Amino acid sequence: MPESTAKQPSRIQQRNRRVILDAALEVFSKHGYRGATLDQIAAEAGLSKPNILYYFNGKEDIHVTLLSQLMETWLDPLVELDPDGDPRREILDYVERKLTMSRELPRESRLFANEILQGAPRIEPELRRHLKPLFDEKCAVIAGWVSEGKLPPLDPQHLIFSIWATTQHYADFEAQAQILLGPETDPSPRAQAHLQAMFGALLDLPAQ
Amino acid sequence: MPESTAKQPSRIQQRNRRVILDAALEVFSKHGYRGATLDQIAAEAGLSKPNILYYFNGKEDIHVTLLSQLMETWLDPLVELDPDGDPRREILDYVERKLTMSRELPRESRLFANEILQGAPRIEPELRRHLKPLFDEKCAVIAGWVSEGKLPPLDPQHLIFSIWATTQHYADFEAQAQILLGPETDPSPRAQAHLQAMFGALLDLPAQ
DNA sequence: TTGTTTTTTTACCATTTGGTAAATCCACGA
DNA sequence: TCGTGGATTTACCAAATGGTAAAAAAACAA
Repeated sequence: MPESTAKQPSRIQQRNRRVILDAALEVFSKHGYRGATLDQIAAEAGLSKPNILYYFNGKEDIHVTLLSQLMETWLDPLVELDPDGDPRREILDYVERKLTMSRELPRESRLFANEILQGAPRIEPELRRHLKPLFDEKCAVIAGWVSEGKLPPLDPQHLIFSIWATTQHYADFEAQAQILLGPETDPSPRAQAHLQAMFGALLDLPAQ
Repeated sequence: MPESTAKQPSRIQQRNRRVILDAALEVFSKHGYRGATLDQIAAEAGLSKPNILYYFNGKEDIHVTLLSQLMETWLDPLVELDPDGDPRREILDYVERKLTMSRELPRESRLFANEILQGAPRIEPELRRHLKPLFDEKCAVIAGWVSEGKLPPLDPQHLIFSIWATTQHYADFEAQAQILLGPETDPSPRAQAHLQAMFGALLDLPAQ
């Protein structure tokens, strides 16, 4: 068994862990935690089920590993929001980065949405440890901009919620969007224009 | 077995079907389709598993019945959007109705979100039959308002997506909001204020 | 009350599923 | 080449789960 204390995971271990996690992302994001089976993940990875359990301690271990690895990527666009930048530019750029991430990493978005929908049973500690402090920090930054008069009066917490909701919507509710817009069209360009207009309008409101 | 062709379902049948559907809503919305078990639903309903299968043809039958019944309620706020009303007032009222629904029917919102996340395998026909025509109709109404100069140039489809995303977010991502805002506070009043400000700003943009 | 229909329970079953033990295979360094 | 440890497969298992058959109980009409 590959020990967690082992200094150097072998070439094979690195590759197979990566293959398994990618397969698991595919399956978990499509069917949710309970809906996914080890057999599906094994098939997707091109490995046998016992072989998968050779690399991970169980189904939950795979899931938690995925979520933990995802967390960093997921928070990255918000980390980049620069307190010293131009407030309006910073927020609109953040919207754009989030929308891009939603388009390029839809499986990750759905994995995350699934977990939160179920009440975040497995990722809650990570959220408290990483998301909460970052959220509070960036809310304070935005609140600072507001009190400096650089932004109109707005609610930082709910502004961020709205950015998350609108951008992730395109990944999480893709099935609905495809039914309503047709499967051919890529909604991204118009989504981008709409969101820039909407959040731009909010940020351009007259100061209090 | 209760026949679908039976003219009058008995008192007991009406009551038990209602009890079962309510229990199923509780369980399905919390765990998703695969994550829910008939035993959980039976326990929640206070009935035995075989008794539940006396009233429904199977797990999927319960789920589809729930989704079908939900569809009408779900579309209602959009149905009420009045083509002859004041555009700005109509849309902002729609936002408010959707947010209220998200607060009062969070289980329904999560049931719906779960289904869409999985690719809408069981509700897709309903969406094409009921949601799509309504969506197209109301998009045309909004587009009409825009071309009449009653609204600034905006994208009706993506405006509606944004309304759905932001309002349903409070039900679907409640677990995350509780972690970030604390479990005590009801986010609704501030959410309401924020969304009215945001969509109000978009609708108040100077005409083209 | 009695006979009939509806409702509920008891006792199962087959399949799925997460997981394990042990044998086998294989890469690789001495 | 050979031996050793890591990697993989084969053959399972126990529990969970959706579902069924048939008997028992309850409700109801006469």
